[in-house]
Amino acid sequence: MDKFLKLFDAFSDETRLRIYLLLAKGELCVCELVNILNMEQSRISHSLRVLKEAGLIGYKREGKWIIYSANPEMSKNKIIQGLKNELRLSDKDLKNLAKCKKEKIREKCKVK
Amino acid sequence: MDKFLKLFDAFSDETRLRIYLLLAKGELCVCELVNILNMEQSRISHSLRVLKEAGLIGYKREGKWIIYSANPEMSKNKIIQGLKNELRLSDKDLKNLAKCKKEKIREKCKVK
DNA sequence: CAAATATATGAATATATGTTAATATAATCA
DNA sequence: TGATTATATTAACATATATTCATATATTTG
Repeated sequence: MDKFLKLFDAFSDETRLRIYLLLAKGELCVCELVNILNMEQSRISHSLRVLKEAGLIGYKREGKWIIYSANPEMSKNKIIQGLKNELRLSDKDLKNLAKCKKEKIREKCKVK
Repeated sequence: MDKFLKLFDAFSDETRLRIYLLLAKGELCVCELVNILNMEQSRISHSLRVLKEAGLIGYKREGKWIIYSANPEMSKNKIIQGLKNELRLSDKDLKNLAKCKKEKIREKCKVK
């Protein structure tokens, strides 16, 4: 039960839901998320922490960067499959994601 | 998006999640829920309100009672199907539900 | 090694939320 | 009609939460 409460709680915030849907499309570092969502870095970090603690995402360090990704175990969960089935990223977020990749933000990003 | 945030928010609380799962098994009046969950009536009413505003449940008046039920439209939602697939009521809640029905609590219940 | 970069964490704050107690409303019953 | 029952609503309060600012940590780069 508690696992589900944490899951629902994590998804009850727009920022976190958008981050999760972005990560569900592919791994991203924090500065890419900052760039795509145009939000403060600490806000992204705090959001990532909640998603992490709900078991929804994981991360790995890669040099200077920390790369986040959707937890594949959780992706099997029927609720999450349902979510991805029912809700897609906004056009704006998709556009920003594409732009971020095209412009290789990860290499040139200067947060703050 | 907003619809989903409300849905997740409604399910991020244990009381509300239990109420929803109970209603998903069949309609219940408030005093039955009070009896099954053994909680204050106003707490149940407040919880029902949130579920109602998220569009997850509906109600009808039947004499003295107000009968709540899961919204069938929403039940088609893949997230909710996933939820029901992944999470079942606790044995305790199921037992109390059965007891409530067997003892015909609705007719004899005196809430405070 | 010092400066720069990427990210996390902690403190502060304003706001939201869940619970309870008290009260209001609406229907029934005697 | 007055009392009782079922439910909703309101107010109060303590707690939780999201956001921001400031700072800490870890890695790279020159």
